[in-house]
Amino acid sequence: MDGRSSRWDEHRAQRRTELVEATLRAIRSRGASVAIDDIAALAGTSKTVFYRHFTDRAGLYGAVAERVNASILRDISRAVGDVLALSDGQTEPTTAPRDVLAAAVDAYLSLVETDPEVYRFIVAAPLVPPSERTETIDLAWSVSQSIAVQIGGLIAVALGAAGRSTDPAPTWGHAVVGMVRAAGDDWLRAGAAGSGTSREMLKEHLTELIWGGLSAVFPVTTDTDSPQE
Amino acid sequence: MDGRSSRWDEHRAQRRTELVEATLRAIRSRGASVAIDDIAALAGTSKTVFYRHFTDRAGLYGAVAERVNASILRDISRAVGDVLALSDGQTEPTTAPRDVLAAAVDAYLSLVETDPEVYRFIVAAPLVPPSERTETIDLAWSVSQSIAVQIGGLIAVALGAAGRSTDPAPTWGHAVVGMVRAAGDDWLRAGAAGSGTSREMLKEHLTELIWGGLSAVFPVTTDTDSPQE
DNA sequence: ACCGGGTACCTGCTACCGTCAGTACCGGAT
DNA sequence: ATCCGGTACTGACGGTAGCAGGTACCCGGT
Repeated sequence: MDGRSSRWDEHRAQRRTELVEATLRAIRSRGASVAIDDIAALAGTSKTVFYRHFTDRAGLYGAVAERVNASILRDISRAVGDVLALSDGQTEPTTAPRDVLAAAVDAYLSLVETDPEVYRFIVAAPLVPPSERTETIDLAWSVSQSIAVQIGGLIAVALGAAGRSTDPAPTWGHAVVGMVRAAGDDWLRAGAAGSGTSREMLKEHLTELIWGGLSAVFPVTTDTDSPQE
Repeated sequence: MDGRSSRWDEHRAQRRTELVEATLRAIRSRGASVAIDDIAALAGTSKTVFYRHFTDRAGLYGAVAERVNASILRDISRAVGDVLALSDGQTEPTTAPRDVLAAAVDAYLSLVETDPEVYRFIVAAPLVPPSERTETIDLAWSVSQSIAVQIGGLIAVALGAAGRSTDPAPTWGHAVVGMVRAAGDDWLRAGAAGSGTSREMLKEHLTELIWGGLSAVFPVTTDTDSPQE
């Protein structure tokens, strides 16, 4: 390797994160549909700089997603850690997984509440024309994606421990985050905290559903029921 | 109303549905990110016509969503009807709600499988800048949205019948379709049928999760929980 | 050893292209 | 007189070209 090129590596990485950070600020102040020109202007530079660091808008999206991704995963694992520490050696060890779930859900909702525009940006994955759809690279993208994989991993472990097939694990991972995401999206659309539903309540409802499923709702008692009205 | 303008009403409605239909064809053949020019060209007309019938791209999106929406709701209720008819006076009436759920999930997945580009189009809601975000009108949009409301209604009924609070119903409605949607999205991304996961299997996994929740997975020592499988 | 030119990469800028959403306007039908 | 439909435009935005600097590294001549 030539020293003339490796010299820039550190600077490059630093600048890249600066630009991502500036993009986040721009998204916050101008909304999720900011133009790159605007982002650059707010970053005090020009569009070309961005295109030098990220191949295109999708690339920038990917970088931002990665950043938010890391941040939210950190939040989640911290929340989970807190819960575990709290319930450590406590009265009711069986509730721990449920509380962990609740903490994770809450951490996700926290992003929606405190940074709605960034959330919107992240959630609106760019729509690529079929001609340039590549089989690769898109794995790292998308916050939901990577959280889902993590959760899927946890579920696989639990399923294995319970002596059951781990087949459904990946699907369930996606399903669980999709659940929270959909509820979060609607919450955001309705105005989040200003909509009459508190984050606390939402967390509670979601946890209950994910944990217990719908079976608890439908009375298993008689043959007279049919949910159609 | 003037007869000279009401005269066109019928023609207008008909043309509108024609245009929506043509849009669907265009989406199928050119992908979810078709330009309106292309849609018009494939429809054998020009862009102006579209803008006379739909205020803007979002309006067209809305109309298409409405159309797909109706279609999928019809599919779902037909599937549900089939299941109910089948289990009518059958041995195990208590499983009906679960089967109904499975049928609904399958109907949704069917759209993903048979019409992936249309699905992509529908699912990629346009990203509106904050300045022109209106508190109104967006309710009818988005297939997920309206399915969620339906499901939420059903859940509310069930909750009421079980003597429980109906507060979580709307959230659960969104959560349930979000679940299916997320799993469906990932399935689509992975290549749907060609990904090693069959629609049948996906349906089974999802139904199981929605119905039973995660509690069954984690080994529990207290006795208040439903048995696993 | 050191000095200077070439090199490899950065930065900022202006100007441009292509695409595409959305509009103005005109001509034609009834 | 009023709606239809088409052509031709505007404007915004993603993305590129190409220029003029600037700075650290490489290397060969002295």
